[in-house]
Amino acid sequence: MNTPDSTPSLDFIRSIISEDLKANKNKGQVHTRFPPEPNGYLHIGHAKSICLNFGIATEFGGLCNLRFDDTNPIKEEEEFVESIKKDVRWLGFDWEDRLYYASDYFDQLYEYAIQLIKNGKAYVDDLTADEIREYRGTLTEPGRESPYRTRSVEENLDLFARMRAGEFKDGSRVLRAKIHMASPNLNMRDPVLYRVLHAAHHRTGKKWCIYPMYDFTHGQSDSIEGITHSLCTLEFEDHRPLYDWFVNELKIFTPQQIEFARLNLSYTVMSKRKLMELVEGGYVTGWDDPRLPTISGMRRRGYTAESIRNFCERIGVAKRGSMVDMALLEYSIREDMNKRAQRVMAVLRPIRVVIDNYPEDETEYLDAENNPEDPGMGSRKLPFSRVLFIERDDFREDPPKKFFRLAPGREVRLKHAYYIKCKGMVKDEKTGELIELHCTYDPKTRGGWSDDGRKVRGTLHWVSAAHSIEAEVRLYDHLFLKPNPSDEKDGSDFKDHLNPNSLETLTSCRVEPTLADAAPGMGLQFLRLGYFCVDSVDSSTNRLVFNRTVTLRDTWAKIEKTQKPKMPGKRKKAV
RNA sequence: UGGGGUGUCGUCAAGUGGUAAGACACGGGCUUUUGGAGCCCGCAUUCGGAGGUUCGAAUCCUCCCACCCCAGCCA
Repeated sequence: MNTPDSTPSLDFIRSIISEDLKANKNKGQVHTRFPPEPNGYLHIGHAKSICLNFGIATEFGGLCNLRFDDTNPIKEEEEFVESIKKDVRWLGFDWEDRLYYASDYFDQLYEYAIQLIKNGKAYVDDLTADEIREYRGTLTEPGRESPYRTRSVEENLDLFARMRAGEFKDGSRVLRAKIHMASPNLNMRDPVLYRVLHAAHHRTGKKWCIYPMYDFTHGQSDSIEGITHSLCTLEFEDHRPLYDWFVNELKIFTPQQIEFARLNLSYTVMSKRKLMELVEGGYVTGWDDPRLPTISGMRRRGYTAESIRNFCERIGVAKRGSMVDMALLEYSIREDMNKRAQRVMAVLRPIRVVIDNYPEDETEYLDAENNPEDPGMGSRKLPFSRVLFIERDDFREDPPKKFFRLAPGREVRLKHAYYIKCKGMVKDEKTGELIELHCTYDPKTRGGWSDDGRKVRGTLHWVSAAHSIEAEVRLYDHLFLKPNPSDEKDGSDFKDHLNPNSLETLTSCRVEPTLADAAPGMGLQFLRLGYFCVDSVDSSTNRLVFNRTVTLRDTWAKIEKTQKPKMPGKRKKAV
């Protein structure tokens, strides 16, 4: 439209902030925060929020805090705060000295509560949880006032002090705000501010036996820290009036809460409850299972922080509930790895190839570039000898149309090596199973070049049998078969849609010798196959284990899929 | 038949009265010692629907429809 292409459009949050800055709101300061509850591991949805909050701070010359929203001691653990800090740092963000905890504000929050009581805006309620629910009314009916709502300030002060002193049992009394029991917004029907909870907190220990609720904590914490823009997800839209009510009643600095849509990704689940169910039910191996959308799982899978940041930038920020295509995430990691990953030879499902006209005891070393996208990455030497392994899938006794890999009588190029021609097959007499191939090589094609104008369509990866190393390779695929497994409207459970083949483990793979000392976590491209990384948990020099991060784009697979199956008994694509 | 939100290409997403950006996906071509990468081209006469205002509407008005969130002493 009439947008000058020199000014990239801002998302709605950045637009608001931009306007605020122009109006000199908050004296031109921008201060955000990422406020996780330490009750689980971070996932890609959190990454969106992290990139948003830290990104905005950087772009507008502001600051971003890391704050743990730790007001519910029975769900929170130190283990989670450590993993969260690790993940945020790994993603490339720095909160410097601004690490805070909502529990740092417990004393202040308690004072705020007293202030509200003194102003007649809060009262101690003796109703049970069930009664409170009953009195709250429903979506279409107004609520009723609690009989304890009219207690005197003195009595409320006394009772609240005794709540804190530990005189009352869990659940026996709560402190409530006195707002409006007939409000159409349920959050305003005298919300609970404090509950009695005789539980040790991971940071404050046994100092408290009453704990503030989220609504009574979040806005005030933002206010205390001078947060100018408090970014949260859509489900808190209904809480905004309450958020504002507290800071207004307390007459403290008022941050602006802005809500955006949380991330949904196809073929996976994002809710903490579902993730927990998968981990605890043993459907995956742990929170860092490479199939999970957790930051730790993705890191182990081989995703780079940069690729995740790029992804978060690409998906944008808006208020529309959406489902982002997993293909975009995969694009982001391919794009990043294409630039940085060293290319290596790895044969996942090996078939022996004997080069009949190659000398028995000879080994020669061939030059192989490490990355065609980046000559600066140099080259390495690859051993070549009489007996090789190539990919089983790269040979077809009866090749379909457009298949230009190896077949009887056909010639292909071995990457960085020679042209070879298939002269014969050896099969198991009983089963008819292919055991090895016999080929001849053309010595004049060393390096993979021919000067006689001969055209070879296929180029295969390979390893020298005697020099290659055995490795285990884990092939990961989508965790779910359905794009939206969380859609349970048809009565199904999300676990019904788990992909039974989300992990295939190959144990007799052969990789080139340079991989002998590959460092844990290192990302590589297995030529023609995909991007892989050395598993950071199970791999060692004695037992190499690789995880497939993502496949390469596979045009041939697409062609083959659209071809009519011409023969029965055609080899099915491995699952 | 309460309140709060959202509806623009298969998926995200710009656009804020001047005549539908971009990305992924998809299709085609070129190129290529990865059927990778790269490059080029194509891909919404139309913006949930129906009316209306206007010279002109995805943008304004009216009505309707669909979907999401809220009845924790969770966050």
